[in-house]
Amino acid sequence: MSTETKTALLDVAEHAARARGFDGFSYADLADAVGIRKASIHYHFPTKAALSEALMDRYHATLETECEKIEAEYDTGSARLLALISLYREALNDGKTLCLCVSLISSRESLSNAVLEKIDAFHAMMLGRIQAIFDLGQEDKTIAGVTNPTAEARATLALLEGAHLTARAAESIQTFDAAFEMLTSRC
Amino acid sequence: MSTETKTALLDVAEHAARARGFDGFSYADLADAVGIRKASIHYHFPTKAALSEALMDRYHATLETECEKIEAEYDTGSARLLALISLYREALNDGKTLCLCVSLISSRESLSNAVLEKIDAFHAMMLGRIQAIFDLGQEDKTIAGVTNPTAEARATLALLEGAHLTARAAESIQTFDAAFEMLTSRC
DNA sequence: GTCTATATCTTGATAGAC
DNA sequence: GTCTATCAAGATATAGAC
Repeated sequence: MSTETKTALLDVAEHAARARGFDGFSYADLADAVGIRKASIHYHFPTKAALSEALMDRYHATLETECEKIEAEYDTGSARLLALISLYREALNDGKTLCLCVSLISSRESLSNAVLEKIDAFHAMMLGRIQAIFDLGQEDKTIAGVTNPTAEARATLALLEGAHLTARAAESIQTFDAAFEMLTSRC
Repeated sequence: MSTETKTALLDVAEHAARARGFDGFSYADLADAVGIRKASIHYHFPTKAALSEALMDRYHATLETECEKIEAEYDTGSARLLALISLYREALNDGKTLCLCVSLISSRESLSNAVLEKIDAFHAMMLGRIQAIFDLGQEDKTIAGVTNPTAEARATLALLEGAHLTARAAESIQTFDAAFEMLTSRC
């Protein structure tokens, strides 16, 4: 089935990109992992740029769905914030993979304009969701000391991505947790 | 002179690594920029791994010197913290380059063990310096609300690297400043 | 120290058979 | 949809002349 191979390619490519960066994996790697020849990949994704755009589309949709799940499951600001941190924590895979965005940005000059726009859109989406969490946390008083939800959201997004990076450097989930000690203690 | 070419190569390589990632530049790029043939680069740096190790050594020493300058020039916790943020802000080059560590980590699996150890050492050095700043800021009461300097340091290092990343994504220094609004408002 | 010349491998991508 | 075969370009690296 076409869909199955395509999904398998996206799965393998996402893991490879998050583990080794955009310039760190090749069609040969994907072909080996999925069990087809590398020329066949071009049937599903004519160029590597097209593949990276599909990756960002799926990543954006997945994270958005996860955020919606969090909003459905938890009704306080602090619970939602802790759940979001936990979501990024699990995405680390014990320090072996980065957020897709994080891994792509270092190779910024190798990326297509289309994928750069998708990264911007992803960041805007996440910023909006995080700010809403701080808005709620300020209103329901479950997050201590919130005076500026917009500024908190910008800092938190940078912290989520930066904590992924430092944890990846040390290949240690403890490094991730340590970076969030200040924020979680306010919840 | 040998030293001049070597320094020129390190300068060009550092800029390339920070702008395009470790897998995003080649010896051909360096040769073009410095004005020698790519084979000649191997005289100075036999392998790309050796080059990256030399890059990290120099980067570590440079940042350490900059931190010492900050300690010599400013004597309050808040002033030193603001100066450190300013140091990273300038290193962004208007959103065009990342911290060398940040750009290397995404390509973690392409790196030599030696360079991975140097990244760890760099992070340990920076963590110590940042914690000392929060220690002082707690003591001299110039940074508001410091109760846990160790946790503050871990969060701040992740924030510095993450803010570089989000600012690079948007190619905008304002994104960097926005991520530090919360922290600078405590100074 | 830098050069030319070369070796060897990998890259993303295409053409055309099945 | 997947294959074989092939391509041109680019990568790191080495040998040996100057």
